[in-house]
Amino acid sequence: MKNDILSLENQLCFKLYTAEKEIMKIYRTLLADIGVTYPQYLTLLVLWKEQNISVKKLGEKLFLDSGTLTPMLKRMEVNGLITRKRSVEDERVVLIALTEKGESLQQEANCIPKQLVEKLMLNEQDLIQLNNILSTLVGKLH
Amino acid sequence: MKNDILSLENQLCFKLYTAEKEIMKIYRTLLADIGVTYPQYLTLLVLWKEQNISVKKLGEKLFLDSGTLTPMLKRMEVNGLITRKRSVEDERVVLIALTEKGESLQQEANCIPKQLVEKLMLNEQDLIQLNNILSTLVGKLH
DNA sequence: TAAAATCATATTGTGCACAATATAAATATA
DNA sequence: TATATTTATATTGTGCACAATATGATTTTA
Repeated sequence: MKNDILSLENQLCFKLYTAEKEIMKIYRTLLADIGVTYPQYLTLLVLWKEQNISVKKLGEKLFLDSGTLTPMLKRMEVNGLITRKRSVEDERVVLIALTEKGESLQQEANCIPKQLVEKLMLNEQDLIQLNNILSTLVGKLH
Repeated sequence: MKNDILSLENQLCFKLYTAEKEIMKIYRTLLADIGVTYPQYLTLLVLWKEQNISVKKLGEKLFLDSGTLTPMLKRMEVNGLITRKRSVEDERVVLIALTEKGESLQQEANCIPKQLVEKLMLNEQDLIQLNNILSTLVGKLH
């Protein structure tokens, strides 16, 4: 029985690794319409709710560090989606805000969750179960 | 109710994305002992069962293309884990085989699945359920 | 208050992941 | 049997992801 868990494990992690890539593939096609990547989309989701957030706080929400965020945010700045400004109160802090273009993408992105759920082709029960187990997992690991 | 699924969705995919990264973090520490990355470990798992496999066949098993595999396999070759040889029958094919060093890593890697399951801290039922849902998902998406 | 410690971000380097394209070999077909 | 098509791998370029380190600002403390 112990062996079952162990032999299951390789398959399980490989499936998680594969599933993540497959879902990213779906996102890639959906997000191509609005010209952003998945991590950029996550950043927009945060900014649509909370403007003028620091890189540190954004990183805490997305579980990403400055080595990932700094270049990504620079690309988003080049693409005219956001602005990056040093805080006046604390020069160490860089504040991220949406441009009008970044703001306007929210309308176009509205349809994405629905399209994605359709492509996942999981029933509601599986969605809820998967969500619960992943919550437990992420909660324990992070 | 439809809205529940939709609002769940962003969280669900983000959790899958996060969970995958967290598990890779665990693998990174475990695999550091034997000096390989997770995709390299997957490659070794395949090679420990089947020698002299072509890049194409390896890619079909791991769901990775030559743009990912070619440089990774070259790194593994530099590290003395594998050999790469053009097939004599079909010059287009590159065959991958283990070196003695690559072969010998199997012993050292034996303990990894057990260590990983311990760190996941999921009970057997959750492991099985997660495995089942991910199987469904990957099966449908791929 | 000067030195040390902490903090927020940036930089560098390595390794995937994948789209797009190129190349060379093998096979099919007109 | 030339030509076209297909096949297997390689290359190039972009974008994360993260470890390690650097930098400069802020805060703590001796």
